[in-house]
Formats: sequence, structure tokens, C-alpha cells
Amino acid sequence: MTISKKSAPVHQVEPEEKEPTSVAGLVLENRLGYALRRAQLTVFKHFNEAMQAYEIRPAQFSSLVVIEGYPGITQTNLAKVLDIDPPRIVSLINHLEERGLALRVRCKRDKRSHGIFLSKKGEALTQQLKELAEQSDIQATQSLSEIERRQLLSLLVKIYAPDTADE
Amino acid sequence: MTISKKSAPVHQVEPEEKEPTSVAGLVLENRLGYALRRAQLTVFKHFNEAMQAYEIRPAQFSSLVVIEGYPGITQTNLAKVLDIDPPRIVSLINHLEERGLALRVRCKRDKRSHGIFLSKKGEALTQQLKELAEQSDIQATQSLSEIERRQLLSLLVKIYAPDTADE
DNA sequence: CGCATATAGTTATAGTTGTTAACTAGATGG
DNA sequence: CCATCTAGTTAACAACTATAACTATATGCG
Repeated sequence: MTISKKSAPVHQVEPEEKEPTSVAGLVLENRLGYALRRAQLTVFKHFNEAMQAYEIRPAQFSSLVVIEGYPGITQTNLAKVLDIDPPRIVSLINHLEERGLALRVRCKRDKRSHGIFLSKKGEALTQQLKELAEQSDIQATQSLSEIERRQLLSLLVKIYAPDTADE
Repeated sequence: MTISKKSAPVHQVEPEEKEPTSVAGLVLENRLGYALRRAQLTVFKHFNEAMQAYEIRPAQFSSLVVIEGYPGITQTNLAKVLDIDPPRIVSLINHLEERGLALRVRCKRDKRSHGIFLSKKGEALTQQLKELAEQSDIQATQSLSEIERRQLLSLLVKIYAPDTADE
């Protein structure tokens, strides 16, 4: 059902002739949340194209990098670092494990928890992907100079991790 | 099924003792896409809290602002401006129409298309929400100075709309 | 005119993600 | 030994996005 007859007394009016195609001139242009969202989608699109051949999604890449940096990290801590919910980690690691990129190792002391490690194959792939990811970032932000790119990064970190940002 | 026995010859090892809780020191810290995603989530969280009382989601807010700026815009053009697919517009406008915030007006010349307008109620609400949104943005980015915030905004626009950015 | 093609909006569908509640196995502390 | 806690898991579900296909109008051309 399409509800088209409503209260407000607006007469038959023609749609805009201008045919706008951007948010130029609108309040949206000054909305940080909106700009962040659009920029993120732009960068992710490039990233996904670059990773397509490897069938690696953003969250998988992030996991690989964190595991590489903290070999033996538990799933709970991985969830904390990436700020995602524990249930998401399960299928994430399952995929990596099925592909032979990572593996769970049951902890001797606390048999509830698993340390996660990269396989040799996983390590090699992660190296490759890190390079690809950097190239993708640069390509997606070609309108920025290297200095601007660094500036942007530093501003973003200040937002999502104000405690760890430089200082 | 949990596949835990894999090829790579890794022995029983203890998980990290460090218990990391951030991405500090990792390559992720230098990944623009990751930083954008995390920052966006941070800002959206604040936004959603601010809008909770009004039951307005980000895409609805964006729509309201664009319709306010281009009264009578067609659904197709709204989709282009927001860079979303036409089918999403339908339920978006349905919701706004059901709540009496916006309305479709069939175009006389081209009976296929609808111009979208805000009702008086919709206009009033949009005014309110724009203020709330700005406050929310500022609150979400308290670690940034006003200058930094403007810098950030300008860098983001350069990424997602390099053609319209200043110049 | 009448037909082929194109467009605006819509519907339905399905894939993907994120969220929540509840369960199991093991740990911890009285 | 029992109550309580924690790590990981499972399952159910809500939300979002993308795709294909349908309708009604519109347009252009022989």
C-alpha cells in the first residue's frame, strides 16, 4: 500500500528542474558522520576490489594483521582489539582456519581459551595483503597528498582511540 | 563442526600474556580504511543515541536534509545524491510519509515520477535534528579542536567527492 | 498511429552483517 | 562440593545492501 494522500496542504507542484547530483551546498556537507560514512564507503570499495582475487573481507584482513602482531592472542582479546562482538570472531576464525591461514591452539593452562596463530601460508599471505592494502588506500585517496593522508589518519585515530593517539 | 587440527606444525603454545586491548603498534593503525571505519562507528554511535528519542536513523536524517534543500526532488535524484540504490528510497520515504514528515506529490508532466516535499511537521523536525546532529558530531569528536574538525571534514569531502571539494 | 525502447517507482528476494540470548565446558573460590 | 564466573560457541533474529523483475508511464521513429 502506498499512502500518498496526507494532511499537509501542498498543491500539485513540479519537481525541481535543477536535477541535483551531489550534496554540495547542503548541511550534509558539514556533517562529520555523513562525510565519514561516504569516505569510508569509497575507500572500502577500492579495498574490496583489491582483495577480491584473494576473497578476503575487511574484517578478515584486520584479524590477520592483529594475529600477526599478537601471535597466540585469544579470541576474546581479538574481539576487544577489533571492537567487535565475540560471536563474530567464531565464523571469522573458522574461515581462516578452513583456508589454512590460521589455527586455534588450545591453551594448556586454561582449557577454555584458544590462542590463535597464523600458519606459514597465513603469514605469507598477510605480508602480501598488507602491501596491497596500502596501495589500495593510496589509490582510493589520490586527491590527497601524502601529508594530508597522514594528517587524516592522525585525526581519525584521535576520534576512535583518543587515549592511544600519539601522546 | 570445529576444524582445529591443521597442517602447520605449531606446538602447544601459551596465549600472549600481554592481553592487548588496542591496535596500537600494528599496521592497522596506519590503515586508512580501518581508521575511517572505526571513526565512523564512533560518530554514528553518538548520532544514534542523540536521535534515539526521535526514532530517526542516519539515512532518514540525510534524506530529510536533502529534501529540505531540494524541495520536490524526485526519488531517483535523491538516490543519486545520497549514492544509494533506488529500492532503498522507497521504504525510506514510506516511513517518512507514514510519520507525516514528508509526502510524495505526483508530477503532472511526468506521471511516473514523484516530487518529494517536507510537511510543516517535517520541516520543524528537520530544523531540530540538524542542531542535534551538529552537537552530536562535536560531542563525538571532543578530542578534536574546531580547526581540526574542519580540516577533517575537508579531507573527507576530498575523498568521497573530489570534484566538488572547494575549488 | 503503433511499436520498440527507455525510465520512475516499486516489489520480492536473497546475501551479508551485526545483535542478542542462551548453551557448554572449563575455572575459581568459598 | 557447590555457586559463580569466563571463553567459546550456537542459534535466532533484525538490519542493510544488492539484484532482478514487474508496472505504468513516456519517448522516438517508421
